[in-house]
Amino acid sequence: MLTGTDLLTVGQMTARSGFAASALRYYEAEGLISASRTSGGQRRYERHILRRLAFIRAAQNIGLSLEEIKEALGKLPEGRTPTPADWAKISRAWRGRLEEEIEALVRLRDGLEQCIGCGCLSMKRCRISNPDDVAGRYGSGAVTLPELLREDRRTHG
Amino acid sequence: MLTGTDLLTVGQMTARSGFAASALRYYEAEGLISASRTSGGQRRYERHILRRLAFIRAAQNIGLSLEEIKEALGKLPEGRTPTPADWAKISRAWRGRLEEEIEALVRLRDGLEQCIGCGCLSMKRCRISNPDDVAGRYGSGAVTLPELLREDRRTHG
DNA sequence: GCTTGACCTGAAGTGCACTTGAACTTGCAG
DNA sequence: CTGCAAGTTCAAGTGCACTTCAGGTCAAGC
Repeated sequence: MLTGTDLLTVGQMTARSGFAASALRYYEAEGLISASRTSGGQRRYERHILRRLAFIRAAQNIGLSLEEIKEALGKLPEGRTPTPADWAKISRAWRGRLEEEIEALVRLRDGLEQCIGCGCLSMKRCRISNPDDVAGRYGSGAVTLPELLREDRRTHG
Repeated sequence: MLTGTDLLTVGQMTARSGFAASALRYYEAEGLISASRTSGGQRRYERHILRRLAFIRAAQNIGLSLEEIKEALGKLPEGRTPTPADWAKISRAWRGRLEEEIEALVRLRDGLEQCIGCGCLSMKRCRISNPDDVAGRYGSGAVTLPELLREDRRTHG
C-alpha cells in the first residue's frame, strides 16, 4: 500500500485524522497545515501533520477559533519536528481557559437554581439573565454574568 | 395594566433589554416575540415581552439555539400572561443540559492534565483528541470525548 | 493502454444569528 | 407647523468553518 516514502495521501489523512478532505484543504489554505505535492499536483502529507491535526481537533474542543489555533501553532519551533514537550508547552494555556469556561457554566447553573427556586426570571432581578443593571454601565448588548461564555458561544454581537 | 400608555417603543426595549433593535425585529420575524403597531406602523411592545427577552438571553447563555428557544417558548400558556411558575417550569430542563456541558468540560480538562503530563498529543493515544479509535466505529468526523460539546460549539459537521 | 477511483481547482453555497444600508415615514418637542 | 430623532421595510452583507459543485486530471491495477 505504501510506496518508498512514508508520505500520506489525502485519503489516508482523512481516514487517520477524521477530518474531511475539504477541511484539510481549508486548513492548508488558512495556513494551519502544509503539504508537499507530487509531480502531478496531488497533496502528500508528512506523518507529523497528523499530530498537528490532533492539536487542531483538541483545541477546537476547548473552544478555540481557527485563528487562535493558527496563532498557537505558530509558536512551535520552525526548523525541527515538534517534541512532546513543545506540544505540552503550547497546550498549557488551555487549562486556564477551560477552568474559566467551567466556572462560568457553574455560576450559570447556580444562578439557575436560584431562578428556578423563586421563579423570578426577570430583567430586573434574575441572576442568569439581567442586562438591565449592566446596560447603563457598558452600553447596550452587554450581559451580566457569562460574558466570557457569550464570547465563546456566539460568533459576534 | 389597563392603561394604554405602558406600551414600550423599540428604543425603550433596546435600552431595557440590551438587545439591538435589529435583533428585536429578527426575533419578531422568527416568531419568538410579538408586538402591536401604532396607526403609523411603529412597533409597541407589552411589558411582559421583556420577560420573554430575559428568557431568550438566559437560554442563549446556556447554549440553546433560537430554534430551541422558540420551541421552549411555545410551551408557555397561550391565553394568559405567564406566571413565575410557568417560567420556572420551562427552565427546569436547562439544569440537565448545563450539568452535561459542565461534565464534558471537566472531562476535557482532566484529559488535558494527562496530556500535559505526558506530552502525548497524538492521534493514537491522546485522550482529548483521538478520532482514530472512533473512526472505524462511527465513520469519519467523529470525535472521542466531547461529542456533546462539539454539538454545542460547532454549527454542523 | 485503459479504466476507475482518487484527486485537483475555484467559485459558490450553507447555517446561524444577526447587522448594515438605502430609501422612506412617524411622532413629538418647540 | 416644522424639524429631526426615531422608526419603518426589504435586501444584502457578515463571520466562521467548512461543504458542495462543476469540470477536469492523476495514479495504479489489470
